[in-house]
Amino acid sequence: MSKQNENKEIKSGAYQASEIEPKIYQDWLDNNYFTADNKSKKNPYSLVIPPPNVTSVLHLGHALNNTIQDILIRKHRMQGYETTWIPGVDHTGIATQVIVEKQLIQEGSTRREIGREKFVERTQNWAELNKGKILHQLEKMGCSCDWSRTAYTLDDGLTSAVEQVFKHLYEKGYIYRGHRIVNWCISCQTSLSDDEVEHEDSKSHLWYIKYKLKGSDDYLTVATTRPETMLGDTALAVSPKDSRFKKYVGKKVILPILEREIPIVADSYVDPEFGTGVVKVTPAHDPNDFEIGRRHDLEEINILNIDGTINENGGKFKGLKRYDCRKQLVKELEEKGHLDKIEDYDLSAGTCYRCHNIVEPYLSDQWFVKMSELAKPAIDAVKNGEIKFHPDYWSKTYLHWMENIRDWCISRQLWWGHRIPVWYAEDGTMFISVGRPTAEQCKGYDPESLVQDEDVLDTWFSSWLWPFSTLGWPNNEEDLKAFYPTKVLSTGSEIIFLWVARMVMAGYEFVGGLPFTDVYIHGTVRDANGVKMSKSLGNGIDPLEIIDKYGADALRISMVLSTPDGQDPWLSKNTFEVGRNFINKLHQVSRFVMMRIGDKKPDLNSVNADDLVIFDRWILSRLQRAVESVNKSMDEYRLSTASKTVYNFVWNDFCSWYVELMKPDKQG
RNA sequence: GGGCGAUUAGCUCAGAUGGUUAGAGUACUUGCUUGACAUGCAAGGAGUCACUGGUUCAAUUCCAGUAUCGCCCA
Repeated sequence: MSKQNENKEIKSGAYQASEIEPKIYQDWLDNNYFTADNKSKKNPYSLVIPPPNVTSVLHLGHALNNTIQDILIRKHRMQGYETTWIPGVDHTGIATQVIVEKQLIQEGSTRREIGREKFVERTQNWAELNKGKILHQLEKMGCSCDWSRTAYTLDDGLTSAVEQVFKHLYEKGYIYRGHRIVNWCISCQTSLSDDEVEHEDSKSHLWYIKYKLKGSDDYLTVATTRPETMLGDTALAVSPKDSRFKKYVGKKVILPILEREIPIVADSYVDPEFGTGVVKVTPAHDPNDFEIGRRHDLEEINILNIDGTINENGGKFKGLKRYDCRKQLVKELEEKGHLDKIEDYDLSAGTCYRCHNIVEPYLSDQWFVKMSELAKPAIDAVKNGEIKFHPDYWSKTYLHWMENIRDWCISRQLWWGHRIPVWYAEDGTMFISVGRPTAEQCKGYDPESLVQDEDVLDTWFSSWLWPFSTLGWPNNEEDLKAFYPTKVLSTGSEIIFLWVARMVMAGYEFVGGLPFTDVYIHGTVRDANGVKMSKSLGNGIDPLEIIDKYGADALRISMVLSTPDGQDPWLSKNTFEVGRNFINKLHQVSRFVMMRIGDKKPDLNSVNADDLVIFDRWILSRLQRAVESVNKSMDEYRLSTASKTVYNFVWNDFCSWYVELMKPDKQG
């Protein structure tokens, strides 16, 4: 900065947030203003933070969400509630493991090389470091969290909550082990729940393959988007209503290349309109085919290894990567005259929400939770208004999912997370317990000889307990008694299923009541062109950069002012000038008022209504109206409207009218 | 394919339950070194309220359809 500029800055007397905010925050901490008392007689008002992933660097979306929560909690704190806003961090299974694995690869090692124990220890250290950074960022944002209650999904208390819940569900018959098709990520080498799969559109093809009928020159043509899976075909299927193919049902065709005989079955799943009306059935590699296979008692042939290469069932294609196999297979089909044609096709392929590789439907042994019973009270709660969404239309999305809920695959083939609390004896006997089974719990077996299940639980299996596990359930219930249920859950729409819905179910099932009464769904942060901000696009804005430049107050008021109620905010760097200007306005007008009143501290209680001049009465009435309006907007979770009311009152009514009228030369 | 949103000034949005001349911020133009604030003050230009029908004395607002865009699910 040049000398000239420097002088100008000083002369301008503009508000310097960076000199003020850290001191004030420290003062809040020193006085324990954010720490709640669970024995208080005041009415409780509690929030739990959506725990940021331990892999995160907080972005503007976090800034928006945490600003919303801070506004809610501060308002109620000022209104005399006993408030607690519980901060915390999520251990984030896959994402964290992937990061540490990448580090190892860069060092020329792998997780299998260093072993489970060392790997978990290393990941723990990495996560601890990042956790500290995240919590510090929340402080920088000015969040008035109850730091005495900071939680982490891998804390002992939360871990025992996870194990307790697993046991409870198992004993109730809601948790089962199944040999079923799951979404398999060949890169992360783990299963994924349906909700962890994202659909991405891509240009692909439909391959039309001819299957020759046994003992005839006739053939049936099948259209497929994944030709390589034909290695695992165990039938062809047609619609029972399709007259074109009735005569073929029960006959056999020869699978090209592998020359295996497979039957033709009739199944109502088949859509006569799709492709040729004949589909190939690969029970081990497609969830619908799996169902068809079970109905017709078909063989399930798995053709893939866990890393996505072809296994021994693929004959000479063994060892090839899945798409290399596709290429070679198609080439060979063509050469041998089995390929009818190739058409362009817009494919919507499932991809892993962490690494974005295309997910394979894969047959394996996994743990599942039966969801239909759990969903019932959670559906009722929203239908009868015990739980309200803001904006309300999200309740439709929620109910639609809930009413079509499917079982939840909860096991992950990872090392980072809560290990499944199941122990096996050599003879296969299974024990489920909170912590390693004691001698008493596994009578007839040596507890030391039991081997724990290798897999860990889905990250969301701890997150769904968050509103009560953070309050001490099941071991320590003083906070739970004082602060459960929480009031509002504020989050983005993308995790309504993954998280919000599951928390509601968990609340009813394990604690016997709703986890929160209101769900506030905020918009998705977009850039100046309306494109969703994301790390991969690099169009994000670092909130800390804005805080350094303009201050946390400016960041926060800017975001709330420019986030339309119930819609997505479009933000660019100069969006934040609005807030900077407003905070400066507050500073300037305060300075002016203090200049005028000097050392005299006004005693508001001794103000006599008769002494007020018309201007005073006017501004007080405007203030009263603004307060009412803000309260009403806040009750309806219209935070943007509330913030605009404050902005207009301060700038127009107070500064432009009242303060101007109070100036000596304007009076009399 | 199913569901849900959106469409008002160049841009981002207000306009809960129809009723004078449709508002704000921002950008733009012009003028201000006025003792809180140029991160400011004052003034100004700017809109066929997506389109087509319907209900009504009256529609940006209510209803139906069309188009375009976005999100979620399959």
